[in-house]
Amino acid sequence: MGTKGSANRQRIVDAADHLFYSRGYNQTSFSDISDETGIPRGNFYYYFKTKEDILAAVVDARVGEFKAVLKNCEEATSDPMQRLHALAQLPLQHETQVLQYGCPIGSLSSELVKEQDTEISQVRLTAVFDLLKSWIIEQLDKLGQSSRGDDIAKDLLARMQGIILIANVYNDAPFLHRSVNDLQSWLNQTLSN
Amino acid sequence: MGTKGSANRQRIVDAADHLFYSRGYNQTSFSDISDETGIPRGNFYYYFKTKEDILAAVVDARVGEFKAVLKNCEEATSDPMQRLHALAQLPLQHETQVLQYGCPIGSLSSELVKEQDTEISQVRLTAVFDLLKSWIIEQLDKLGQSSRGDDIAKDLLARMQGIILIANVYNDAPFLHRSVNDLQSWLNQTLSN
DNA sequence: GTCTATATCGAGATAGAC
DNA sequence: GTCTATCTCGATATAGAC
Repeated sequence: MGTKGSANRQRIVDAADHLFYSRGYNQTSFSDISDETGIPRGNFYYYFKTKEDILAAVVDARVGEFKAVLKNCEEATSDPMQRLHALAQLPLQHETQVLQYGCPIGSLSSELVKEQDTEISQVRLTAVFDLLKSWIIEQLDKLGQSSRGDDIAKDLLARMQGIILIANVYNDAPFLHRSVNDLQSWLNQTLSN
Repeated sequence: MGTKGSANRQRIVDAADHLFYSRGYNQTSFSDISDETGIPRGNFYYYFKTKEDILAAVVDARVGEFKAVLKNCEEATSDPMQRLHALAQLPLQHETQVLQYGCPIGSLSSELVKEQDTEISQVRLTAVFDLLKSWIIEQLDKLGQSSRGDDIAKDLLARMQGIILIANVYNDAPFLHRSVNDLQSWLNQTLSN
Protein backbone atom coordinates (compact mmCIF):
# COMPACT_ATOMS: atom_id res chain seq x y z
CA MET A 1 0.00 0.00 0.00
CA GLY A 2 1.29 3.42 -0.92
CA THR A 3 3.99 1.96 -3.15
CA LYS A 4 4.48 3.04 -6.72
CA GLY A 5 3.17 -0.28 -7.93
CA SER A 6 -0.05 0.12 -6.04
CA ALA A 7 -0.46 3.54 -7.54
CA ASN A 8 -0.43 2.10 -11.03
CA ARG A 9 -2.80 -0.61 -9.94
CA GLN A 10 -5.13 2.04 -8.61
CA ARG A 11 -5.01 3.96 -11.87
CA ILE A 12 -6.00 0.82 -13.75
CA VAL A 13 -8.93 0.22 -11.41
CA ASP A 14 -10.06 3.83 -11.64
CA ALA A 15 -10.00 3.79 -15.44
CA ALA A 16 -11.74 0.42 -15.58
CA ASP A 17 -14.36 1.64 -13.12
CA HIS A 18 -15.16 4.60 -15.34
CA LEU A 19 -15.08 2.60 -18.58
CA PHE A 20 -17.15 -0.31 -17.27
CA TYR A 21 -19.75 2.27 -16.31
CA SER A 22 -19.79 4.27 -19.54
CA ARG A 23 -19.27 1.44 -22.06
CA GLY A 24 -20.13 -1.69 -20.16
CA TYR A 25 -17.85 -4.49 -18.96
CA ASN A 26 -17.87 -6.61 -22.11
CA GLN A 27 -17.43 -3.61 -24.39
CA THR A 28 -14.37 -2.36 -22.54
CA SER A 29 -11.08 -3.75 -23.85
CA PHE A 30 -7.62 -3.75 -22.36
CA SER A 31 -6.67 -1.31 -25.10
CA ASP A 32 -9.32 1.10 -23.86
CA ILE A 33 -7.93 0.97 -20.35
CA SER A 34 -4.42 1.27 -21.74
CA ASP A 35 -5.38 4.34 -23.75
CA GLU A 36 -6.92 6.02 -20.72
CA THR A 37 -4.07 5.27 -18.33
CA GLY A 38 -1.10 5.27 -20.67
CA ILE A 39 -0.10 1.96 -19.11
CA PRO A 40 0.62 -0.69 -21.78
CA ARG A 41 -1.71 -3.69 -22.04
CA GLY A 42 0.87 -6.27 -21.15
CA ASN A 43 1.58 -4.56 -17.89
CA PHE A 44 -1.92 -5.25 -16.59
CA TYR A 45 -0.96 -8.84 -15.97
CA TYR A 46 1.56 -7.83 -13.40
CA TYR A 47 -1.31 -6.56 -11.24
CA PHE A 48 -4.19 -8.81 -12.34
CA LYS A 49 -4.31 -12.35 -13.63
CA THR A 50 -7.42 -11.93 -15.76
CA LYS A 51 -9.97 -9.37 -16.87
CA GLU A 52 -12.36 -10.83 -14.30
CA ASP A 53 -9.85 -9.97 -11.60
CA ILE A 54 -10.01 -6.36 -12.73
CA LEU A 55 -13.80 -6.61 -12.54
CA ALA A 56 -13.58 -7.91 -9.00
CA ALA A 57 -11.32 -5.01 -8.06
CA VAL A 58 -13.77 -2.57 -9.65
CA VAL A 59 -16.68 -4.06 -7.70
CA ASP A 60 -14.64 -3.75 -4.52
CA ALA A 61 -13.88 -0.15 -5.43
CA ARG A 62 -17.58 0.60 -5.92
CA VAL A 63 -18.41 -0.97 -2.58
CA GLY A 64 -15.84 1.39 -1.10
CA GLU A 65 -17.28 4.39 -2.92
CA PHE A 66 -20.79 3.66 -1.70
CA LYS A 67 -19.58 3.05 1.81
CA ALA A 68 -18.11 6.55 1.71
CA VAL A 69 -21.37 7.95 0.36
CA LEU A 70 -23.36 6.28 3.13
CA LYS A 71 -20.89 7.49 5.74
CA ASN A 72 -21.44 10.99 4.38
CA CYS A 73 -25.18 10.57 4.80
CA GLU A 74 -24.66 9.43 8.37
CA GLU A 75 -22.47 12.37 9.23
CA ALA A 76 -24.83 14.88 7.65
CA THR A 77 -27.70 13.91 9.93
CA SER A 78 -28.53 11.39 12.61
CA ASP A 79 -32.20 11.29 11.64
CA PRO A 80 -32.87 7.98 9.83
CA MET A 81 -35.68 9.54 7.80
CA GLN A 82 -33.40 12.33 6.58
CA ARG A 83 -30.79 9.77 5.70
CA LEU A 84 -33.21 7.77 3.57
CA HIS A 85 -34.29 10.92 1.78
CA ALA A 86 -30.66 11.71 1.08
CA LEU A 87 -30.20 8.27 -0.45
CA ALA A 88 -33.27 8.70 -2.62
CA GLN A 89 -31.89 12.00 -3.88
CA LEU A 90 -28.50 10.56 -4.73
CA PRO A 91 -29.30 10.08 -8.45
CA LEU A 92 -29.88 13.84 -8.74
CA GLN A 93 -26.36 14.51 -7.51
CA HIS A 94 -25.05 12.48 -10.42
CA GLU A 95 -27.75 13.53 -12.84
CA THR A 96 -25.63 13.86 -15.99
CA GLN A 97 -24.03 10.46 -15.58
CA VAL A 98 -27.29 8.79 -14.60
CA LEU A 99 -29.06 10.12 -17.69
CA GLN A 100 -26.20 9.02 -19.93
CA TYR A 101 -25.13 5.70 -18.43
CA GLY A 102 -27.78 4.66 -15.96
CA CYS A 103 -27.00 3.28 -12.52
CA PRO A 104 -23.45 2.01 -11.93
CA ILE A 105 -24.83 -0.83 -9.83
CA GLY A 106 -27.93 -1.71 -11.79
CA SER A 107 -26.48 -1.57 -15.28
CA LEU A 108 -23.45 -3.65 -14.33
CA SER A 109 -25.62 -6.17 -12.49
CA SER A 110 -28.03 -6.64 -15.37
CA GLU A 111 -25.07 -7.11 -17.69
CA LEU A 112 -23.30 -9.64 -15.50
CA VAL A 113 -26.36 -11.64 -14.52
CA LYS A 114 -26.38 -12.98 -18.09
CA GLU A 115 -22.85 -14.31 -17.74
CA GLN A 116 -23.39 -18.00 -17.19
CA ASP A 117 -19.89 -19.46 -17.50
CA THR A 118 -18.08 -17.50 -14.83
CA GLU A 119 -18.73 -17.80 -11.11
CA ILE A 120 -17.08 -14.67 -9.70
CA SER A 121 -19.73 -12.43 -11.15
CA GLN A 122 -22.48 -14.38 -9.43
CA VAL A 123 -20.67 -14.13 -6.10
CA ARG A 124 -19.71 -10.46 -6.08
CA LEU A 125 -22.60 -9.28 -8.20
CA THR A 126 -24.94 -8.19 -5.43
CA ALA A 127 -22.21 -6.83 -3.16
CA VAL A 128 -23.17 -3.17 -3.59
CA PHE A 129 -26.88 -3.90 -3.56
CA ASP A 130 -26.43 -5.86 -0.34
CA LEU A 131 -24.52 -2.99 1.21
CA LEU A 132 -27.27 -0.51 0.37
CA LYS A 133 -30.00 -2.88 1.46
CA SER A 134 -28.57 -3.53 4.91
CA TRP A 135 -27.91 0.19 5.39
CA ILE A 136 -31.54 0.96 4.50
CA ILE A 137 -32.75 -1.74 6.88
CA GLU A 138 -30.56 -0.22 9.57
CA GLN A 139 -32.29 3.14 9.18
CA LEU A 140 -35.71 1.51 9.06
CA ASP A 141 -34.98 -0.32 12.28
CA LYS A 142 -34.47 3.00 14.02
CA LEU A 143 -37.84 4.10 12.68
CA GLY A 144 -39.50 1.09 14.25
CA GLN A 145 -40.03 -0.64 10.91
CA SER A 146 -37.94 -3.71 11.68
CA SER A 147 -40.75 -6.09 10.73
CA ARG A 148 -41.21 -4.63 7.25
CA GLY A 149 -37.56 -3.62 6.87
CA ASP A 150 -36.46 -6.12 4.26
CA ASP A 151 -39.51 -5.58 2.07
CA ILE A 152 -39.34 -1.80 2.21
CA ALA A 153 -35.61 -1.83 1.49
CA LYS A 154 -36.10 -3.92 -1.64
CA ASP A 155 -39.01 -1.72 -2.69
CA LEU A 156 -36.89 1.40 -2.38
CA LEU A 157 -34.06 -0.12 -4.38
CA ALA A 158 -36.45 -1.40 -7.04
CA ARG A 159 -38.12 1.97 -7.42
CA MET A 160 -34.80 3.76 -7.73
CA GLN A 161 -33.62 1.26 -10.33
CA GLY A 162 -36.80 1.58 -12.39
CA ILE A 163 -36.69 5.35 -12.30
CA ILE A 164 -33.07 5.44 -13.35
CA LEU A 165 -33.56 2.92 -16.15
CA ILE A 166 -36.43 4.83 -17.75
CA ALA A 167 -34.70 8.17 -17.23
CA ASN A 168 -31.59 6.73 -18.87
CA VAL A 169 -33.24 5.07 -21.86
CA TYR A 170 -35.29 8.18 -22.61
CA ASN A 171 -32.59 10.60 -21.43
CA ASP A 172 -35.45 12.26 -19.55
CA ALA A 173 -34.26 14.71 -16.91
CA PRO A 174 -37.73 16.04 -15.97
CA PHE A 175 -38.95 12.51 -15.34
CA LEU A 176 -35.95 11.84 -13.12
CA HIS A 177 -36.65 14.90 -11.01
CA ARG A 178 -40.36 14.31 -10.72
CA SER A 179 -39.90 10.64 -9.88
CA VAL A 180 -37.34 11.29 -7.17
CA ASN A 181 -39.82 13.75 -5.75
CA ASP A 182 -42.59 11.14 -5.84
CA LEU A 183 -40.22 8.72 -4.17
CA GLN A 184 -39.78 11.13 -1.26
CA SER A 185 -43.55 11.37 -0.88
CA TRP A 186 -43.78 7.60 -0.91
CA LEU A 187 -41.12 7.37 1.80
CA ASN A 188 -43.05 9.81 3.97
CA GLN A 189 -46.32 7.97 3.50
CA THR A 190 -44.91 4.48 3.91
CA LEU A 191 -42.96 5.31 7.06
CA SER A 192 -45.68 7.27 8.78
CA ASN A 193 -47.64 4.10 9.48
CA MET B 1 -42.95 -13.84 -47.81
CA GLY B 2 -43.76 -17.46 -47.28
CA THR B 3 -40.82 -18.52 -49.40
CA LYS B 4 -38.20 -20.98 -48.27
CA GLY B 5 -35.69 -18.16 -47.95
CA SER B 6 -37.92 -16.19 -45.66
CA ALA B 7 -38.36 -19.30 -43.51
CA ASN B 8 -34.63 -19.51 -42.91
CA ARG B 9 -34.51 -15.81 -42.24
CA GLN B 10 -37.23 -16.23 -39.68
CA ARG B 11 -35.37 -19.07 -37.98
CA ILE B 12 -32.32 -16.83 -37.66
CA VAL B 13 -34.37 -14.02 -36.15
CA ASP B 14 -36.09 -16.40 -33.72
CA ALA B 15 -32.80 -17.85 -32.52
CA ALA B 16 -31.20 -14.42 -32.24
CA ASP B 17 -34.23 -13.15 -30.33
CA HIS B 18 -33.86 -15.93 -27.79
CA LEU B 19 -30.08 -15.65 -27.53
CA PHE B 20 -30.00 -11.85 -27.28
CA TYR B 21 -32.39 -12.24 -24.37
CA SER B 22 -30.60 -15.01 -22.51
CA ARG B 23 -26.97 -14.03 -23.21
CA GLY B 24 -27.19 -10.41 -24.28
CA TYR B 25 -26.56 -8.89 -27.70
CA ASN B 26 -22.81 -8.42 -27.43
CA GLN B 27 -22.27 -11.86 -25.93
CA THR B 28 -24.13 -13.62 -28.71
CA SER B 29 -21.94 -14.65 -31.65
CA PHE B 30 -22.85 -15.78 -35.15
CA SER B 31 -21.58 -19.20 -34.12
CA ASP B 32 -24.15 -19.31 -31.32
CA ILE B 33 -26.95 -18.54 -33.76
CA SER B 34 -25.49 -21.04 -36.19
CA ASP B 35 -25.39 -23.74 -33.54
CA GLU B 36 -29.02 -23.13 -32.58
CA THR B 37 -30.37 -23.02 -36.12
CA GLY B 38 -28.03 -25.39 -37.94
CA ILE B 39 -27.60 -22.69 -40.55
CA PRO B 40 -23.90 -22.01 -41.31
CA ARG B 41 -22.45 -18.63 -40.30
CA GLY B 42 -21.59 -17.50 -43.80
CA ASN B 43 -25.17 -17.94 -44.88
CA PHE B 44 -26.38 -15.18 -42.55
CA TYR B 45 -25.01 -12.58 -44.92
CA TYR B 46 -27.43 -13.65 -47.58
CA TYR B 47 -30.26 -12.41 -45.34
CA PHE B 48 -28.55 -9.66 -43.33
CA LYS B 49 -25.72 -7.32 -44.14
CA THR B 50 -24.43 -6.92 -40.58
CA LYS B 51 -25.05 -8.10 -37.04
CA GLU B 52 -26.81 -4.82 -36.39
CA ASP B 53 -29.27 -5.68 -39.13
CA ILE B 54 -30.10 -8.86 -37.25
CA LEU B 55 -30.59 -6.75 -34.13
CA ALA B 56 -32.97 -4.46 -36.01
CA ALA B 57 -34.95 -7.49 -37.16
CA VAL B 58 -35.08 -8.81 -33.59
CA VAL B 59 -36.34 -5.48 -32.28
CA ASP B 60 -39.02 -5.51 -34.98
CA ALA B 61 -39.93 -9.03 -33.96
CA ARG B 62 -40.27 -8.01 -30.32
CA VAL B 63 -42.48 -5.10 -31.30
CA GLY B 64 -44.63 -7.64 -33.11
CA GLU B 65 -44.68 -9.98 -30.12
CA PHE B 66 -45.78 -7.23 -27.76
CA LYS B 67 -48.39 -6.00 -30.20
CA ALA B 68 -49.84 -9.49 -30.11
CA VAL B 69 -49.75 -9.53 -26.32
CA LEU B 70 -51.53 -6.19 -26.13
CA LYS B 71 -54.10 -7.34 -28.66
CA ASN B 72 -54.70 -10.34 -26.42
CA CYS B 73 -55.29 -8.02 -23.48
CA GLU B 74 -57.74 -6.02 -25.53
CA GLU B 75 -59.69 -9.07 -26.60
CA ALA B 76 -59.84 -10.48 -23.09
CA THR B 77 -61.65 -7.45 -21.71
CA SER B 78 -62.81 -4.05 -22.84
CA ASP B 79 -62.36 -2.55 -19.38
CA PRO B 80 -59.25 -0.31 -19.46
CA MET B 81 -58.59 -0.94 -15.78
CA GLN B 82 -58.64 -4.69 -16.28
CA ARG B 83 -56.32 -4.30 -19.23
CA LEU B 84 -53.77 -2.36 -17.20
CA HIS B 85 -53.90 -4.98 -14.48
CA ALA B 86 -53.28 -7.65 -17.08
CA LEU B 87 -50.21 -5.75 -18.28
CA ALA B 88 -48.89 -5.42 -14.75
CA GLN B 89 -49.28 -9.18 -14.27
CA LEU B 90 -47.44 -10.02 -17.47
CA PRO B 91 -44.09 -10.67 -15.72
CA LEU B 92 -45.76 -13.43 -13.71
CA GLN B 93 -46.75 -15.22 -16.89
CA HIS B 94 -43.08 -15.41 -17.84
CA GLU B 95 -41.81 -15.82 -14.30
CA THR B 96 -39.03 -18.31 -14.97
CA GLN B 97 -37.52 -16.27 -17.79
CA VAL B 98 -37.92 -12.99 -15.93
CA LEU B 99 -36.11 -14.33 -12.89
CA GLN B 100 -33.32 -15.74 -15.04
CA TYR B 101 -32.86 -13.11 -17.71
CA GLY B 102 -34.78 -10.02 -16.63
CA CYS B 103 -36.98 -8.03 -18.96
CA PRO B 104 -36.46 -8.55 -22.71
CA ILE B 105 -37.04 -4.85 -23.32
CA GLY B 106 -35.27 -3.37 -20.30
CA SER B 107 -32.16 -5.53 -20.35
CA LEU B 108 -31.61 -5.03 -24.08
CA SER B 109 -32.21 -1.30 -23.76
CA SER B 110 -29.78 -0.82 -20.93
CA GLU B 111 -27.20 -2.81 -22.88
CA LEU B 112 -27.63 -0.85 -26.11
CA VAL B 113 -27.87 2.59 -24.54
CA LYS B 114 -24.12 2.29 -23.87
CA GLU B 115 -23.35 1.70 -27.52
CA GLN B 116 -22.08 5.08 -28.64
CA ASP B 117 -20.66 4.37 -32.10
CA THR B 118 -23.73 2.97 -33.81
CA GLU B 119 -26.84 4.97 -34.55
CA ILE B 120 -29.41 2.28 -35.26
CA SER B 121 -29.57 1.29 -31.62
CA GLN B 122 -30.46 4.81 -30.57
CA VAL B 123 -33.20 4.97 -33.14
CA ARG B 124 -34.93 1.64 -32.60
CA LEU B 125 -34.04 1.32 -28.96
CA THR B 126 -37.23 2.64 -27.43
CA ALA B 127 -39.54 1.11 -30.05
CA VAL B 128 -41.07 -1.44 -27.68
CA PHE B 129 -41.16 0.97 -24.74
CA ASP B 130 -42.92 3.51 -26.96
CA LEU B 131 -45.46 0.90 -28.01
CA LEU B 132 -46.28 0.00 -24.41
CA LYS B 133 -46.35 3.61 -23.31
CA SER B 134 -48.86 4.72 -25.94
CA TRP B 135 -51.01 1.68 -25.24
CA ILE B 136 -51.06 2.51 -21.53
CA ILE B 137 -51.91 6.13 -22.30
CA GLU B 138 -54.73 4.88 -24.49
CA GLN B 139 -56.22 2.95 -21.60
CA LEU B 140 -55.72 5.86 -19.21
CA ASP B 141 -57.55 8.17 -21.62
CA LYS B 142 -60.61 5.96 -21.36
CA LEU B 143 -60.37 6.25 -17.60
CA GLY B 144 -60.44 10.04 -17.81
CA GLN B 145 -56.76 10.37 -16.93
CA SER B 146 -55.70 12.05 -20.15
CA SER B 147 -54.03 14.92 -18.33
CA ARG B 148 -51.78 12.68 -16.21
CA GLY B 149 -51.54 9.97 -18.87
CA ASP B 150 -47.93 10.38 -19.91
CA ASP B 151 -46.64 10.62 -16.34
CA ILE B 152 -48.61 7.63 -15.10
CA ALA B 153 -47.53 5.54 -18.08
CA LYS B 154 -43.87 6.24 -17.42
CA ASP B 155 -44.38 5.53 -13.73
CA LEU B 156 -45.94 2.17 -14.48
CA LEU B 157 -43.13 1.21 -16.84
CA ALA B 158 -40.47 2.38 -14.40
CA ARG B 159 -42.01 0.41 -11.55
CA MET B 160 -42.23 -2.73 -13.62
CA GLN B 161 -38.62 -2.35 -14.74
CA GLY B 162 -37.36 -1.83 -11.19
CA ILE B 163 -39.28 -4.80 -9.88
CA ILE B 164 -38.00 -7.05 -12.64
CA LEU B 165 -34.39 -5.90 -12.23
CA ILE B 166 -34.29 -6.60 -8.51
CA ALA B 167 -36.18 -9.87 -8.90
CA ASN B 168 -33.70 -10.89 -11.59
CA VAL B 169 -30.50 -9.91 -9.80
CA TYR B 170 -31.60 -11.63 -6.59
CA ASN B 171 -33.51 -14.39 -8.40
CA ASP B 172 -36.26 -13.59 -5.92
CA ALA B 173 -39.62 -15.09 -6.88
CA PRO B 174 -41.47 -14.08 -3.69
CA PHE B 175 -40.42 -10.47 -4.19
CA LEU B 176 -41.68 -10.56 -7.76
CA HIS B 177 -45.09 -11.84 -6.70
CA ARG B 178 -45.47 -9.43 -3.79
CA SER B 179 -44.34 -6.46 -5.88
CA VAL B 180 -46.70 -7.20 -8.74
CA ASN B 181 -49.43 -7.37 -6.13
CA ASP B 182 -48.37 -4.01 -4.70
CA LEU B 183 -48.36 -2.64 -8.23
CA GLN B 184 -52.00 -3.62 -8.65
CA SER B 185 -52.88 -1.81 -5.43
CA TRP B 186 -51.03 1.24 -6.66
CA LEU B 187 -52.96 1.15 -9.93
CA ASN B 188 -56.25 1.01 -8.05
CA GLN B 189 -55.31 3.88 -5.77
CA THR B 190 -53.79 6.08 -8.45
CA LEU B 191 -56.69 5.67 -10.86
CA SER B 192 -59.47 6.12 -8.31
CA ASN B 193 -58.71 9.83 -8.02
C1' DG C 1 -30.14 -20.14 -52.52
C1' DT C 2 -26.95 -22.76 -49.89
C1' DC C 3 -22.57 -24.08 -48.28
C1' DT C 4 -17.25 -24.14 -47.43
C1' DA C 5 -13.19 -21.87 -47.07
C1' DT C 6 -10.94 -18.03 -45.86
C1' DA C 7 -9.76 -13.10 -44.89
C1' DT C 8 -9.22 -9.62 -41.43
C1' DC C 9 -9.28 -7.77 -37.25
C1' DG C 10 -9.17 -7.13 -32.28
C1' DA C 11 -9.71 -9.49 -28.11
C1' DG C 12 -7.37 -11.58 -23.83
C1' DA C 13 -3.18 -13.49 -22.48
C1' DT C 14 2.09 -14.78 -22.41
C1' DA C 15 7.33 -14.46 -22.77
C1' DG C 16 11.10 -12.42 -21.93
C1' DA C 17 14.32 -8.24 -22.42
C1' DC C 18 15.58 -4.44 -19.63
C1' DG D 1 8.54 -3.23 -11.90
C1' DT D 2 8.03 -1.80 -16.54
C1' DC D 3 7.77 -2.30 -21.41
C1' DT D 4 7.75 -4.57 -26.24
C1' DA D 5 6.83 -8.21 -29.03
C1' DT D 6 4.14 -11.89 -29.84
C1' DC D 7 0.80 -15.90 -29.38
C1' DT D 8 -3.72 -17.77 -29.78
C1' DC D 9 -8.28 -17.60 -30.37
C1' DG D 10 -12.78 -16.22 -31.77
C1' DA D 11 -15.28 -12.51 -33.64
C1' DT D 12 -17.50 -10.32 -37.95
C1' DA D 13 -17.34 -10.41 -42.60
C1' DT D 14 -16.18 -11.90 -47.65
C1' DA D 15 -15.34 -14.86 -51.87
C1' DG D 16 -16.61 -17.97 -54.60
C1' DA D 17 -17.86 -23.03 -55.63
C1' DC D 18 -21.97 -25.69 -56.23
